[in-house]
Amino acid sequence: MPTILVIEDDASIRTGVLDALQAAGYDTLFAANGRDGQEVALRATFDLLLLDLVLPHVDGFTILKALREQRPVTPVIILSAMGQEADRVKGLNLGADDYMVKPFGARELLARVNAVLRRSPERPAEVNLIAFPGGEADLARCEVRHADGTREELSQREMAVLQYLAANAGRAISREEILTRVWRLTVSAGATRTIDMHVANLRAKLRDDPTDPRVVLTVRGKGYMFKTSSCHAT
Amino acid sequence: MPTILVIEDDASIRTGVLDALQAAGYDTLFAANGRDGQEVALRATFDLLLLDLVLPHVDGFTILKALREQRPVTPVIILSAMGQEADRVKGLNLGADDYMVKPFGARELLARVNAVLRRSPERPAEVNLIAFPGGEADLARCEVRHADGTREELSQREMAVLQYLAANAGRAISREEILTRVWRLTVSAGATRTIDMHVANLRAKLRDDPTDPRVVLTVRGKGYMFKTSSCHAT
DNA sequence: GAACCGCTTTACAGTCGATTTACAGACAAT
DNA sequence: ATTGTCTGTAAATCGACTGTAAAGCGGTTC
Repeated sequence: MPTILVIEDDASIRTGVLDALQAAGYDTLFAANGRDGQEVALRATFDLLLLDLVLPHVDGFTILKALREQRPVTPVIILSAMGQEADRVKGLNLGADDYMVKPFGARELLARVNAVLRRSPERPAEVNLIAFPGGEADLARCEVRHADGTREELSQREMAVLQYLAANAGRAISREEILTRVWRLTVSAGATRTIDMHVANLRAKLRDDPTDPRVVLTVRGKGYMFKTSSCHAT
Repeated sequence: MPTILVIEDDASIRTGVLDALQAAGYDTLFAANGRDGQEVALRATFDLLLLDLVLPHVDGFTILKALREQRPVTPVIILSAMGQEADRVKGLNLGADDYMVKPFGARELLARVNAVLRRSPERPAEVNLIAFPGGEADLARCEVRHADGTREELSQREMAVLQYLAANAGRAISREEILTRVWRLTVSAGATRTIDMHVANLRAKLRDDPTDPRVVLTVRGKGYMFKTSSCHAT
């Protein structure tokens, strides 16, 4: 059963939510203020975050932003008393998956939780070791190890891009898709060279020659493709 | 850009929504009543459905149910004046991804649309593997694989032409039709040899002898035809 | 607050695919 | 066989796309 983290300072709402989730069979974690919430959100492992925006010490937007840096895909539902459209838009644009205005009933909460979890990818057996000709990338340690024993550190973005490309190895990925999936932005690409820069940096760290790449291939007019080591025609 | 289907009977809301979506760069489809809506929802290809619940002839729940039988994953956002929790729960439990209560602003609509699309799986290409005597073309990898194991890269245009010809295999396609459907131009052909050049390049990469073609046949005075026989679409 | 760090944007040059041009060979009709 | 039309393709041109250096921008560290 999925684990759900609830960050909410109002005790009665918090316990109500936790009760409803537990009754539905979910495992739960919680924090009652922003500071603890951020701590837990960044360290614990969970499948969904229910996040209040107005919290003591650290506000919900800050937590959401921090979480997104580290785990760009974990689903988040914002729970807030602020019903202003501007806040809802802000929350959704920061990468929240849904936004519920208090007060809400237990059944609607469960329905939304189920809806979000239903379409979120299974917690992937997180690929954290990516082999490539000449070495391997260890996402748990944020580093690349080469056959000669040398290492290079990887930044968060670089790892996110590498992970997405590797997860879709053997398929040409458009810059737009990368922006959508990794950055969680919905803009038309072509306006920025950011992705190219990250690929360039990745290639440097993977020791992949851009003029004749063996790991991250350029697909002109489309995007990039992580080369599969053994690709068999079916 | 993703295509969004809007099923909504209130003309002013419908046009408002369509305008907002188009302004954001989405392709749109729409239906103004339940009967048409169900028809379109089951037949057309789209990436997201915005669905009103109260519709003439056939209600939104029925459409949603029918759509889910056929395509369990296509994301759906319900637009409804009914703010009752029971309705929201019912909609979400039927497999909707979100539920917006009218009235809503354009920016919140776009924020929710983006949030839902961000996470939905990419629409798979209609055909990504085209077999022909002697090898196959893999559109996901932008390459041709021959029986002997060698490969050729395909450009975007070449793939577009090949895909269109293969999708209409066995039918002679005029240059004008190719220009219209692939280039999205409405010019009379004959003024350019562009298509011939792309066909020539394709034949070279498919190892198809132009003087005795087995894959892309020349239909004199008409255009070209992809030969049917063993063409697998996946 | 100065230095640093990672991410993003800007700018630009080289590369490569798309298109046009030009022409020779192929085909059909007379 | 002759003629006019249509197709195949080599070569030149054009323009879009990519790689990358360098600068800008927040944010964090010392």
